[in-house]
Amino acid sequence: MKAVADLKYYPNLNARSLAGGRSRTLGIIASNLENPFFFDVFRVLEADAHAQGYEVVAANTDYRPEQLLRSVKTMIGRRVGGLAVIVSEMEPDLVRELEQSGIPTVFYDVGPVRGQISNIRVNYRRGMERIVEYLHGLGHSRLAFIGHHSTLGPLSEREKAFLETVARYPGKETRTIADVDRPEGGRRACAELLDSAFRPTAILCVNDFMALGVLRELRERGLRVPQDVSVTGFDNIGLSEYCWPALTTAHIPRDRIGHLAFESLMREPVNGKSPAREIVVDPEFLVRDSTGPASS
Amino acid sequence: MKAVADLKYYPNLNARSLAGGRSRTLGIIASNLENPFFFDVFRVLEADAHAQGYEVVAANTDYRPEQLLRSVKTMIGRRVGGLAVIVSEMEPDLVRELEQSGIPTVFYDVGPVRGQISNIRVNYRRGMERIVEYLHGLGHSRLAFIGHHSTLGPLSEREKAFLETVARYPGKETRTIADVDRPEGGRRACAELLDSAFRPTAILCVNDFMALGVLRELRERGLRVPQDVSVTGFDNIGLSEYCWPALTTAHIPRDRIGHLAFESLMREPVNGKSPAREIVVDPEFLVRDSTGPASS
DNA sequence: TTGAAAGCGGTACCAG
DNA sequence: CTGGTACCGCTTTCAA
Repeated sequence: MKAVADLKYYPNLNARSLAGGRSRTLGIIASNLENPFFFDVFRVLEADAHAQGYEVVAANTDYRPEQLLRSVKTMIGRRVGGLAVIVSEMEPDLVRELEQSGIPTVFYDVGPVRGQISNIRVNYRRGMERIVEYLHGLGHSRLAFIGHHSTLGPLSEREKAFLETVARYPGKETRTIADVDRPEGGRRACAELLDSAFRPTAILCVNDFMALGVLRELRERGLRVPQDVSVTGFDNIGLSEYCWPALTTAHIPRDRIGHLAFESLMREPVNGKSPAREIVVDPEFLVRDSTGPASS
Repeated sequence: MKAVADLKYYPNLNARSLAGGRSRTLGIIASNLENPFFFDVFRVLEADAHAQGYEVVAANTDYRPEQLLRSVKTMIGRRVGGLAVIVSEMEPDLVRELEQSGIPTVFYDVGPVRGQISNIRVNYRRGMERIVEYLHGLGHSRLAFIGHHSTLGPLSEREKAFLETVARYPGKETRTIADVDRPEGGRRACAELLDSAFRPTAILCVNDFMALGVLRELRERGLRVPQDVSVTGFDNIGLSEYCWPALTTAHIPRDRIGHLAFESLMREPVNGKSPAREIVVDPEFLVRDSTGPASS
């Protein structure tokens, strides 16, 4: 040990993984680590991993399917000991590849449960129901939904959750629009929305991160929140309390998701078959200052 | 190639790195990836790396020296092809270890230039001078500096830059205070400041991320920005335009830093000695809405 | 307990 | 160009 310190010996991790077969490194692939939602999950997963002597390497896909593909390939190439895939975009092929690879995997919000693949999903629909119900009670009739590209489109759970929920209340007008998952995207989407003929009484954002941009665009146009327009987010990222006005949103327990993800990856296969499972977490509705009675 | 696809063959990257000696993976260690400043640098570095067929693994230190140590060890263990260390905390031992390791390294804002170690630094002092000068012109006399723990303390360049610059203008009162590098930290520091006897006419924050929290605390106490108190940030992160009011700040060209870091790591050693270098980038002062004439 | 030897899955260099 | 072989540095197994 003295020699180890003296000679500055650093075991070659590549050789170690090669020889040992396993890798004591976990992988996490996220759509957008810039969005605090993903980062918070990453942070918790990493903390848990470190506590158990694992390292974790993160990869960002930027919502680009080809980047997802590349990241998955790299992770498999690295022979990571487990892989958490926290993304919105997903291709069925990948699920199969991952399954074949034999790497313990956990998905968030996408993909089926099978083989050694677990799935953690949030009951987005339930959160959306709370939001729409609340807005309905406030007298809102024209609702706009701002999402990012992968939450809008034919196969999107989230857009469907919004549309179907609203459909239960007769007499509502709706509009949906998408841009990139950044404040800037929210701002642009909001601008486009307001430049159209549609006059929303409330704007529901797919997440808090984009809502930040919506708030700004509204402010610049002299529209007051919530007097003129109400705004809601989703996720309850830390920043949602640091913007103005503070966002009404739905809390998603990211720390719980991080813990669950880690735990899923650590489960040892029993009798050769691994204990994949599906976990559903419920969001919690939070009223703050960005919502109020409908104005018109 | 047909077979490769059919059999789902994924070359073992560990074996490849072991055999090849080099790693086609770059490492980046940052103090706080949650702070968009660091993330933006990471993003650019990663994009450049991908364009050249490199992967990059990121590690977060949370400003904890022991975590820095761990990350460096892991990176050396992985035998990364290059390492960018974008942190505030630094221990001289590490510089030496890294130097011995033979890994091309680039530091940001810390450490000396020597061996194969390059250094990119931002002229923080110059930015601070602009800010203080501007505030002085507006009649501010009581200046508070809010930083995070590693920017305050005996060996901090940044605190010194603030103090020494202010000292040039007679009759100014100052106060410095630190908390964690998050909006929440900025908020707490601001609260503590206002609970003291000191009544700042302007609050200078070490970065925009913390300034976000300062803005909120001020708002909750009914203090108007900039009418009652002026606030400045540093970095010009995207969010600095999405808060309210928009922050007066100093722009640090993070994309340039990312490109420079990548480029430094890619330089081939010439005649056995590697071309380490030092690069200084200048911040650019940006006036927005969070600053105005002193009130009292 | 200690030491020697056989891989792990590639790369690189050699002769054919 | 093709095929063969010697490692890369560590883990694991098996003898001694």
